[in-house]
Amino acid sequence: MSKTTQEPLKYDFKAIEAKWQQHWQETKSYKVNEDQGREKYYLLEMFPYPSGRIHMGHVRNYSIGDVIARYKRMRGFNVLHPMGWDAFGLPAENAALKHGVHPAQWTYENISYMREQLKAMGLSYDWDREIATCHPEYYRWEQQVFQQLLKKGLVYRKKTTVNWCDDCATVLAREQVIDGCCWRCDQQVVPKNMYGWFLKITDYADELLDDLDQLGGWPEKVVTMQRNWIGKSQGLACDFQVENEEEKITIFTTRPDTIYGVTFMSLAVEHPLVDTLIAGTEHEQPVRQFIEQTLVEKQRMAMDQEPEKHGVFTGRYCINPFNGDRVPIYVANFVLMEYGTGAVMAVPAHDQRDFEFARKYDLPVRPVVQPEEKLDNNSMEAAWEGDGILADSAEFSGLTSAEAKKAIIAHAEQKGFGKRHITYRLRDWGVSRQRYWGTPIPIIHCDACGAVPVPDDQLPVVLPGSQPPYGSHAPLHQQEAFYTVTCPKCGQAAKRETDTMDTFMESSWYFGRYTGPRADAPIDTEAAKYWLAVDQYIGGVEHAILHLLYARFFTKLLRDLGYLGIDEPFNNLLTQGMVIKDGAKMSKSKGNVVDPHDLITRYGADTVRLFSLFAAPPERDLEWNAQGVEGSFRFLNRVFRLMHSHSDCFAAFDGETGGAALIQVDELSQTDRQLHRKTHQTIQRVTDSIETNFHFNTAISGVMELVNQITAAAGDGAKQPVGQAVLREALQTVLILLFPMVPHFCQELWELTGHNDPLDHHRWPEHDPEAVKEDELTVVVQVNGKVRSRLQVAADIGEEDIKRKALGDERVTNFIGDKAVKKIIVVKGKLVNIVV
RNA sequence: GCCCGGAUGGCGGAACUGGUAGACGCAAGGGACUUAAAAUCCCUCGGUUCUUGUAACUGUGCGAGUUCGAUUCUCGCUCCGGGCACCA
Repeated sequence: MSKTTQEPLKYDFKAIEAKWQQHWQETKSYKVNEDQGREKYYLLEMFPYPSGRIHMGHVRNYSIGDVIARYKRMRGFNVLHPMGWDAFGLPAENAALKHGVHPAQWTYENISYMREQLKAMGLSYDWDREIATCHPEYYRWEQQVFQQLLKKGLVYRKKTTVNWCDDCATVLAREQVIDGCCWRCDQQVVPKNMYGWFLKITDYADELLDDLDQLGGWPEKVVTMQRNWIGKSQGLACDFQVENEEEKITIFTTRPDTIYGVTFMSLAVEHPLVDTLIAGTEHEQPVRQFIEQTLVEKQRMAMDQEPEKHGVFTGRYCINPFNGDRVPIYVANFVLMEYGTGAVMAVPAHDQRDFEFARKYDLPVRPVVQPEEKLDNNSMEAAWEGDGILADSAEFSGLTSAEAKKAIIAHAEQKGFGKRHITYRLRDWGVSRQRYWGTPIPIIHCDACGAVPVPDDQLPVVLPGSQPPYGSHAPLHQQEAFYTVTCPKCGQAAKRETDTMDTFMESSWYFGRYTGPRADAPIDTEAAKYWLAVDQYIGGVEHAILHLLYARFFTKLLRDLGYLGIDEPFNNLLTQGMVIKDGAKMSKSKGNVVDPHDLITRYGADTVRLFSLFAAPPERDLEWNAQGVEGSFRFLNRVFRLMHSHSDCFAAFDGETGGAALIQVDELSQTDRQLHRKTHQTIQRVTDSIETNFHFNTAISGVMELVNQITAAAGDGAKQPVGQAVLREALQTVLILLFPMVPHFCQELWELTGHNDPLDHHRWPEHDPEAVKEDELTVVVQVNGKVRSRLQVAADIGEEDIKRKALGDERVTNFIGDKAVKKIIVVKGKLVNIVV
């Protein structure tokens, strides 16, 4: 046993971390290139918005990522692990207004500061691939892709009612409206009519939906959320002829089987036909009044409450093409113009909304789909929305709902008044923003030529004033020098587009840019072919719809433009939980923010990393606990002392092979055998934890157990001496297994224990199945399912022997008494249950 | 309302395909070392009861069920978190 009294060494994390960070930077340890001979692994964490300083969410996200990156490197993979900045966005403009700093300056300064913070965490990035989306060398390629999409008809301009946030003075995509409020500033969103640019994401709706099935490596929850967001419904689009009028009303329904139950028609207040229907009739006034009222109500009403159902009769009728019924046409406040056709065939017996409406305005309720318990229109208190057998539906009577749907659609198609139709909840993506700090949309508006794309050789359209010395950062529509141009086609005076792109555009393809960050094209196709798809993507679940849907969409766009050869960007997705404190999300307003910077200064990066990995599994929320950090720090100190007090056991051996081959399992003493076994069990356990679900918390507790056992076996109070080879193997294993989590610490001790190779590429150990085997185990003896005794037995004991032993146990016989044994269940190596 | 999660000691969390509930850590209590403190080390630690034991009973949100045996499977609830929300 080694016990040289030496000066007590302190775990000087500051010096250790500075030393290795400098070393990694100088030797570019994490720089990678395509290497066809090696298997690649692309690990990506969601890049941060450069808000000023890193927060706990970043620490957690990037700690998790770094463990995986380092682990995979030790597994022999060629690991791409890049970092960059999602650098466009409103906070830069707000900061500019508040502090009089140009958004570009503010952003680049934040990036510099945060880059140092990330380096201080010891994260193993290939910094040569760093990108910032606000840099013209990044967004120029986005502009080029925009032009190419325009050419393909996947980008278009239209005037629509948009969600407008007054505070941010910009349009929001529907995905960015949360509970009727702006996702960023929480202001109530108001409708506004204006022109904007749109990406035809709806063209890809089916593929985005179908390919969700390929995403086996994604959390089921995220897949479901996207599926619901796309919201595909299949049904029938059907024309109802308006009585005494040329016009038809087209409806969409997912329940063609209920079409014989139609008793009225509901139109959205914005429906274009309403005007024609009421013009010059006695109903014109009341209907107009109703529409006006409803529009005001809609604007005022918070989106989270449903207003009561109202409607008004237009005085007109349309004809149900199936049975020739005259159907009264109403305008109703609950019909949405944005979904389907803005017109709904109302079937009160089978739709709850229609039912409420019908009861209110005394309209007939006509059940046509009968469940097992027959519906009666007089006694019904709610609509029956389930399936059933058709009744009162002409030749379709008697069919099931499923059969009837098919038959009725076929009938409509044959007669030519309807057809099978699919509707999506997903809308096209409006990408225009009336802001300064974003990618300029590369278009010139000419009175003669229309919207003309800026020619390729004139790209990028650079944000005016964004280069030092910095100039104006007013929204572009206020910058005359910027928008006054001549038309590239005809040379006449023209106006440059002043909208910038939604910042979600930049983050939709950055993972591709990393594969060839300085390429003279949007994507380095060859490099992308090697590196993509991303093998593991890690980020917050708050991006489950927005970012992840857009990124999937862009992948398909870039594929169809010939840049990428993949359908899906992220093979595996890990959504990490939030970091919370005192049960609530950390936020300035709650005053419960913990600054990682202070912690790193006080305990070092390794301790902070260790705690954030240890406190909870990645997908769960992590409750921050200052005392827990202290505990992680203590653990590292304990390991530090342990290594130092046994450093001499490394001296006599060759550092590379470690002399593990000298260990012969059957020649080991009892103590040695136990420690050797524990060492290999720990290897197995840690490897399993990482491989199956990245549960680093259990991996770490496994190593802690090993450390505890080493201390018990080789510490001051040890009863039996422990062999040098076994001890050395155990100590080395601790360092190797812990390296991905606390890299500076382990590398330093690795060096101290006589090794000079970097742990970065040290082979990850395999457990020896022989070493892991227990030769004795504890078997539980139950009587009627209750634990009554425990037996120490040889691992290879036979079933009969163990039964006999169990029945002979004094505590067991006491419980059995004189009752007859009915049955004995033996689970090998685990337990015996005696049923009496 | 609909769709997903989740609920285990004082706390964070363990427990493989049904088989020893509470690993590991934190906190707490006791002790050693010290003039003292810090640091470190050792012991105890779900609850109740007593006869203080290798004790009994009880215990994984609640109530049933399946099973020799349920934190784990089934059914019905409660509460908490997330998503969607008049989607025809």
